[in-house]
Amino acid sequence: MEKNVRTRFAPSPTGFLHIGGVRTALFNYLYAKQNGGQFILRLEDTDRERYIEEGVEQIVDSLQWLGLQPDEGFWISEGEHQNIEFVQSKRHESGVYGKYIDTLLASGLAYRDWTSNEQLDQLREQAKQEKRAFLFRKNMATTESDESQPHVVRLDVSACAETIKEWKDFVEWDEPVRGNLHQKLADIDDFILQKSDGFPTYNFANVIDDHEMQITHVLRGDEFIASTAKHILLYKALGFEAPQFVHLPVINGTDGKKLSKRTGDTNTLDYRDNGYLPDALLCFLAQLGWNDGTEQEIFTLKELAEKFSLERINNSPATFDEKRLEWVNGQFIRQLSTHDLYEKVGNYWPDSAKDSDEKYKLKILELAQDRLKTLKDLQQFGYFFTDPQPNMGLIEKNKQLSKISPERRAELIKQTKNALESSDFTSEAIQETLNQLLKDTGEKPGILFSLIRIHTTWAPFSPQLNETLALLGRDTTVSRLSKTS
RNA sequence: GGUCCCUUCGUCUAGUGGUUAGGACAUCAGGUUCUCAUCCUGAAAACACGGGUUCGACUCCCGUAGGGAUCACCA
Repeated sequence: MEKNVRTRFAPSPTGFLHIGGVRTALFNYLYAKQNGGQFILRLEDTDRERYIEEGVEQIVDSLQWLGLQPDEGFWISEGEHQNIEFVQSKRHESGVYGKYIDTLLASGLAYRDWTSNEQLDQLREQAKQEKRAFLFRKNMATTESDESQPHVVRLDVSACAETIKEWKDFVEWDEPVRGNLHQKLADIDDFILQKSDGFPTYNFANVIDDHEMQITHVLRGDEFIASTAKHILLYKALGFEAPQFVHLPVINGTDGKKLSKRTGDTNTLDYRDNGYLPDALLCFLAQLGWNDGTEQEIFTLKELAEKFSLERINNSPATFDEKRLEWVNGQFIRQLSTHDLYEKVGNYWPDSAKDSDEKYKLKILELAQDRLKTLKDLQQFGYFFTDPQPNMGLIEKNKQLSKISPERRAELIKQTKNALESSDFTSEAIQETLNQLLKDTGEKPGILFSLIRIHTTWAPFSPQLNETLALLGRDTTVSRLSKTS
């Protein structure tokens, strides 16, 4: 019997949650769900300098919007904020980390160090000059008997190595995709466990919490590979069992380089505001670094949870392609029933739509559904709600229409108006009328239909003409045609 | 610079010694009695390079190059 799977997502409130973080959260969520385990949300806020108040709210809002509901965490569901068991700064206050520091100190696996930042800078500079990596060792430590003076606590790597006979020269571990990874013990720094302000460092708090929260699988970004050996060393030093580590390939920006302001380092909530569906974003993200080996492209969250597997995670970095996200989003929009879509559209309607009734909007949605890439695209359909401003540029830009004299255009519109006035005004009847008009005027559809569309919508494009007119209704159609003739 | 990770169409990827190297996005062309979109059909488009191993390498090994991470009292 496998032990109960417990995964976690542990963001820091130092900025907004971007898609790289979402992908990490998603994989942890999927793996927990797949195994009937728990997905835990922990807040790593030990860095008081970079702490951003809105950061927490932003993380919660993002995960809530995406539907990545944690089973345990500092936020579980609406109204249950700040469950302090999962907030590192609160845990620190209640002495969680201090007692482990004491243990380590007592067993000689850690030591106190009063070295100043200035001294450290000097040592680093020296190492740089000598073209080697800087490693802190116990014999470099500044000792002082006065423990009330600010100082840090460091792990004594050599002492750990001696105590733990398990390894000769390496810290080794296995991952599902990358296989065996290792790091020389001699290359591991005597890293800091407790800062001079008494707070635990990430490296320390992370290990303690993952152990206390009984995390079994840690899925995290690639950038943590380098510190994994430190973590494992710490697990051993404390006599804990280390979790299974799985390092995820990075997601690069649109230019193939690291995510940055210009290339996709976007606040997750911006995707919501720009009309993306959470399931679409998730589906897209899931396939950045993972796929199920079939040719299926569209997955629901549930399907992802069923099919996800650690073994099929890629190990090479992926580039974020917004065009593909748009396509995926369009696919999700098209799969929805018109009614479900209506529910999700919320306030993406143009402002002019606020007085229209649900029935009318549903009809518009029926026509619009196939042409939406994002919910925001609905903004283009303002002409269904208010009379649009004539824009002669549309006619001038039209290759065929621009060749026809204004007099002829006026005549055609008048003729159309007259014919339409006596039409039944169902979309079928309108189509018949239009076809008859084609015969009567001798014009090609490219000219007549374009002309009518432009004069009724003043938009560069619209749904099929007969459907559009039917929805607009006879009165509106005729009145718009009258105005311009 | 040390250590570590990565390398299939422009992009996401399939592929685990023998394939016409497959799919999707994007692009281009055509079709769906007008536009835009949807949908359909088609085209162009890739194994970073060099050595091995092998009857045979995209697949295994070793180099090279390129990209990335890390080397914080940040996470």
